Amino acid sequence: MALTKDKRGQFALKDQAIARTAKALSHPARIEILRLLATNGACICGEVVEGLPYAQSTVSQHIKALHDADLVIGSIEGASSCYCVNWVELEKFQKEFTSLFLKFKDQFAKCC
Amino acid sequence: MALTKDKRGQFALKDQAIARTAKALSHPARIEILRLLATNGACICGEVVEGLPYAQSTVSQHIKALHDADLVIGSIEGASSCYCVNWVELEKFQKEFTSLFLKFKDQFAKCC
DNA sequence: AATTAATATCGTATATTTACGATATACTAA
DNA sequence: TTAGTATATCGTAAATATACGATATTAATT
Repeated sequence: MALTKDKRGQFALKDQAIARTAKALSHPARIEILRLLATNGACICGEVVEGLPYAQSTVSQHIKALHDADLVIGSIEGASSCYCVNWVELEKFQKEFTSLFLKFKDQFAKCC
Repeated sequence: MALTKDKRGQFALKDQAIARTAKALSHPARIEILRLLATNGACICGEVVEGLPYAQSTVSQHIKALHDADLVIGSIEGASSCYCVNWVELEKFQKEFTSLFLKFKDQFAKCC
């Protein structure tokens, strides 16, 4: 980013939030992790590693990214761990994005 | 990525598509560009540059990212250009993500 | 207490993204 | 034809993401 500051902070908080969540969703491995957590009724741990074509450390890193974005909740619990999809946060994104999209769609008649 | 290949190609095409679109949406400047295009009834050009805290080349780069992801259509037209939101593609993402989200939500009862 | 198992974190290399200024391109206007 | 304007692309530096192996951590088991 050059000499060079990240200017993300200059945008509306809502846009920052949408972008932040979209970023967490921007790798297919993380989509797959969410699906694994959901279809297993959540609360998985090392099964995620077996379900993905990555080393354990890489999977842990991807889970951390989802956790940092609040799309996954839970943490270590003894020798294993307990994670699950934070559907409240996912729903927030889904609704905010849908409402943004609907605004875009309203403008379509004037489009090129 | 190490020695080290990008393994994105190993995932389901639908997941790759969701991740790809999410990536295009993962910077607030690009959300703002979509909003500017939409609220101006699309077909803008250099107004986008004035609406953003970036150099012209940077804005052009962000528009290209949106264009590559098919979220924006149009191109140069004489001295200026004509871009607009591709709401068909946006709608596809919105629907696919919503359906994914609904599946996640169904599993919530079993969650931790 | 020592071993095992599950997970996170560290260190690292490489790839990609972000941002800029400079330049190229291509149309418009003079 | 020349000058001006709008936009894209190039070159580049710095930041961030991706992926791995090695190691640390912590609880359960022996």
